[in-house]
Amino acid sequence: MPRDGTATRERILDVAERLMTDQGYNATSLDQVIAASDSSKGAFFHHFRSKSDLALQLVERYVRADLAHLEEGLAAVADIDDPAARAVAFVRHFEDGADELMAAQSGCLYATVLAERELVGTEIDAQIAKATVAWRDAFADLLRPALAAAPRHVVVDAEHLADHLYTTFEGGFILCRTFTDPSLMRAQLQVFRQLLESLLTSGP
Amino acid sequence: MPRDGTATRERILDVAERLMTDQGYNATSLDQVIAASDSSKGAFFHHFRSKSDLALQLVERYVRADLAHLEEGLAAVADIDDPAARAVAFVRHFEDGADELMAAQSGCLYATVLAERELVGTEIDAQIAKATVAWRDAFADLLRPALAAAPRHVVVDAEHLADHLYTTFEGGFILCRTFTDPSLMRAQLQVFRQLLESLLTSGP
DNA sequence: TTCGTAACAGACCGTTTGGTCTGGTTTTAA
DNA sequence: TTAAAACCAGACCAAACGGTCTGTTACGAA
Repeated sequence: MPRDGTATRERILDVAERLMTDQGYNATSLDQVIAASDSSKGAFFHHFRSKSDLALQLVERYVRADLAHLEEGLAAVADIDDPAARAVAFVRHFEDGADELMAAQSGCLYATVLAERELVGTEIDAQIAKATVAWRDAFADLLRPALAAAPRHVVVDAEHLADHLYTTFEGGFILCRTFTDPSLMRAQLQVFRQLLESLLTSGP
Repeated sequence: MPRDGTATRERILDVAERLMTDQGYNATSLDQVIAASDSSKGAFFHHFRSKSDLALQLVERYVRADLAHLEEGLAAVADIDDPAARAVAFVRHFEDGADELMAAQSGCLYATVLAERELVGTEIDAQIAKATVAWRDAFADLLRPALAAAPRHVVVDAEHLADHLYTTFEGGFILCRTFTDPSLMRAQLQVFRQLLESLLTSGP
């Protein structure tokens, strides 16, 4: 076997992810990616069949990292016994990591590729939906016992409430971009955590 | 003064808004806009100096409609005396209009242009920020008395809480696109309304 | 040492892009 | 009636785009 190309491949993926989440999919040209990754046309098309193939491989890698973050969050609250406290702590875990998240990335790759209709209906969609469902299911499992044990009868749908975390993340990214202020992500996650705390712990 | 060209101009704007919110800014070519609006290169560049000028005029028009929706929502709840009930009804107003909104548009123009970094730092940014601040200020004014009169002492920041409506809208759009399900927008606004209701009305 | 193949490098190509330019048409004020 | 100005049509253009192709280099197996 000849020389190892995984380093080049990773470098291209890293650069492409940064550029595309920053500027958008179509706004990022392959020449730009190639130049920024100190690579070449030949190297690029050796590792990727096309630009949309790059997008797919990018999303697959992003999904893996996303699901890892989910597992990390679940593990961090697994030892909390009280259902309500556990669900709230789960959100707080990401609230605490918000600043770090925004320092690492200026947007979400999901929103980036979903903004371009040409990538919809492909394998990319399925990957994003898969990850989003994983978050919904996992968080809903935390929420259901908490909702059942709430001081007052709560009629909120657990899955829609679980989806609201994804909504807060995605909406938070856009809010941050609107005001060029990364700290607003933490603020929005905090608001959601406080709202959830009120729902799950306050009496009638 | 010669013949009236405002009809042509509006047709181009309508088509461009639909195509761009659907596919993205860079993914939408001028030729596509021109063809779909049954226009011509000459007509287009008579009304718009460039593609980015089109984006600016689109956003300006979108902001006007957006602020009109805000005023409409404020007017709808102006006669409600109880602060908490008024704030909740404000959110409910948009919850009720969610299905109609999603039938009219598949995304938000703000998110579309913010996704492309090349338009950031221009007048477009200022327009979007202006509209978003208007929503924040107006909603925060509704929230403050409601928070003060809440049964238990609430420490939630009024402006961040107000921003959460914008967050829910933008995040909701992306959630809808993730699952190709427009009904999720109403579900997310409902979740926010229920959370807010709990915060403002439930006891300690 | 040779040989095969993965890993590149970069010239090249057809198409599409945003934008220009020239010419023609409609409308109203004078 | 006419002149001017707004309105529009479409051929045209240079640049940038995604993608191909030919050639070269590095490295492990034989």
